[in-house]
Amino acid sequence: MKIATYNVNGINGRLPVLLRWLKIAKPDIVCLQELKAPDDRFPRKELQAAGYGAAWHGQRSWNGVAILARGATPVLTRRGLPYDPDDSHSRYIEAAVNGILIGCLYLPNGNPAPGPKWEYKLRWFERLHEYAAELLALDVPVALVGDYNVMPTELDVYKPERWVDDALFRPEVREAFHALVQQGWTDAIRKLHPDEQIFTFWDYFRNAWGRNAGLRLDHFLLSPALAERLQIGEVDKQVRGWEHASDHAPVWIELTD
DNA sequence: ATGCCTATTATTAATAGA
Repeated sequence: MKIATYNVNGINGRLPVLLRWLKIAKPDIVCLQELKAPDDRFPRKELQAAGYGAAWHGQRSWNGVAILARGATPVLTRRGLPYDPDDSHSRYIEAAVNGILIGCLYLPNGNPAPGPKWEYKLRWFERLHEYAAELLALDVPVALVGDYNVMPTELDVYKPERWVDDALFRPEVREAFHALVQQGWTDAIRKLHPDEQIFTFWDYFRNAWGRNAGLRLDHFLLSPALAERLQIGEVDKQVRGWEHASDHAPVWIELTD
């Protein structure tokens, strides 16, 4: 089974690129982030025609997450992260697909730090930590997949010293990510490639793609039962070089069936 | 320290992203 994550940066503007990649990569499950579209503008019919059922949690202009399933309809289990009824951002959706519980997330960026956006990111991370522990306690196969907006280590940054004060790399978020993993999750891409510099995002600014000035932001956290099934995983880097590409590239893993 | 580039929304400029 092939599971992918892709921050599309606008589901409608990016639809030709997304459909082109789906046709080539043929993932069984896809977690999408940054739909930047309200629920009634989600391209359900186009994705259905491409062979994918979907569950989505949209929002006008910003955020928005979705789960796609090839030849199936994801069984929605949750929309929105718990423990803050006043959180209006669409950043979490969860569904059961093929016997796996999939949590698709778009963690807040948090810049500028310090400030209210930074505080929101830290609170969101705390809520995720609490909820992730609940998911592990269910003792079912679970994957928490998406754009964490965190580079976990210096190996995940093209030039770490430039990012030390940034909300994506400050010690607090690196520690939060580490503490989350320590609950018993496996960072799948890092597990498969322990010493390799791997990026999933290249800024539109400063010719970042041309200079390979990238960041690793998109992660798969696997529960123990799924970690045992992990076979391979890569970044579909070439997609970042396509016309009208997102600033993120798709990332995927394969599990034994 | 800031803009760079891109997408969205609303209407040609503002906001957010990372």
